[in-house]
Amino acid sequence: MKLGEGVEAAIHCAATLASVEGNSTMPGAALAESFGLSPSYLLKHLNMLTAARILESVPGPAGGYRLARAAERITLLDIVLAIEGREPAFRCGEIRRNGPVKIDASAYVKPCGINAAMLRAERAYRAALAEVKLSEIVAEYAAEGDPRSRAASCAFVERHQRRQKSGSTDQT
Amino acid sequence: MKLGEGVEAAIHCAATLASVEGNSTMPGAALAESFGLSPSYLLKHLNMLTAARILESVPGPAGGYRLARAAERITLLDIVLAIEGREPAFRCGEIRRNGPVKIDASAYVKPCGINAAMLRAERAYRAALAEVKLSEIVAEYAAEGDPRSRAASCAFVERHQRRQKSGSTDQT
DNA sequence: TTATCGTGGATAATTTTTATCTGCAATATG
DNA sequence: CATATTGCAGATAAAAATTATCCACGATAA
Repeated sequence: MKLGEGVEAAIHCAATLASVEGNSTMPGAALAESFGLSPSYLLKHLNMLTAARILESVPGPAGGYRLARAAERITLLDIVLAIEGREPAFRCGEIRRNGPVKIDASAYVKPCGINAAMLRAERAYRAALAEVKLSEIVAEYAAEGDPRSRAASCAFVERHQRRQKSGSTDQT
Repeated sequence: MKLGEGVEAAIHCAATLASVEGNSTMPGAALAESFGLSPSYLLKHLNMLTAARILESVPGPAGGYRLARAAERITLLDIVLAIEGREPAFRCGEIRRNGPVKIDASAYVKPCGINAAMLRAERAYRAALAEVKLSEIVAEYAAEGDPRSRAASCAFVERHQRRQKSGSTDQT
């Protein structure tokens, strides 16, 4: 069981974007630089966040990304599912059926108990992630993060955020 | 997030081995045939289960695998960890540090909140798996599985299990 | 008009997973 | 004791997923 690197990047980017003011945006290149990631690859992940309506993108100079809704309404689960996909980690291949003795398919209509147990565990995992709001992550960092690191983050945001002439102010 | 195919195979094999009598064993080749899996690859997984002390192996003709302890004392978590490894799915790469602005390492002594939240979710996942005993999986199948499928499984076990002359009867 | 930015597709490099094969040690059986 | 059967370890290879790069395109602020 393994989560792709993209998840960590996506969460950090979302957390950073939670700190930009109003409807300002931040370019993907700046986010990539901020974390020392390859820009072209990070854009793929940012695209997935956009497709999942977690981020909004604005083209053009002064364009970039911003949160599509308030950080209180974004959970870690939203982000993880957007990057890793919604399929469960355990996929029942129904290997019971692959034996030498062929049995009618009607014998396998009930879902196998193993599958059920694995999916239950995964629901617990997702439930735990769904309880963590992006705003909490940011708040915790603001409260307990090292001052030097925090100052650097703030400066970075200040330097790269771009105010919008007119944008959707739908911080619903 | 993805679990390897080996997990499903391993659980099914363990469940099958839970049905062999006493200290009898069943060869890996038979287990592979029973699920239509490649024998040489399945052996890798069975080896991991053996290394994790979930299975015991007996060499020689009449040899094979058996549970290393009672099915009541084996959980799905035991098996998943044996196959997938004990490392958490989320690994914090500390990408905060990789930005253009270098900050002293002492600024990052506190574990990042994102990491903490992800690990908490994974603990919930593992806790859920730890609650499911192999014996429950087997019992549920015996109680609710399709009779035809069950009969085939029983016949298969009966045909391939091999009684041991003398073996550890440590079904602790 | 120009420079900046996101988008999408094609492509490639890298790593992980899955799979196979071979020689070796252990051990019931006769 | 010889033989056949089994598990084990290591090398190797095939396949798939992940990670990464590049380029042509449309949008837009200045």
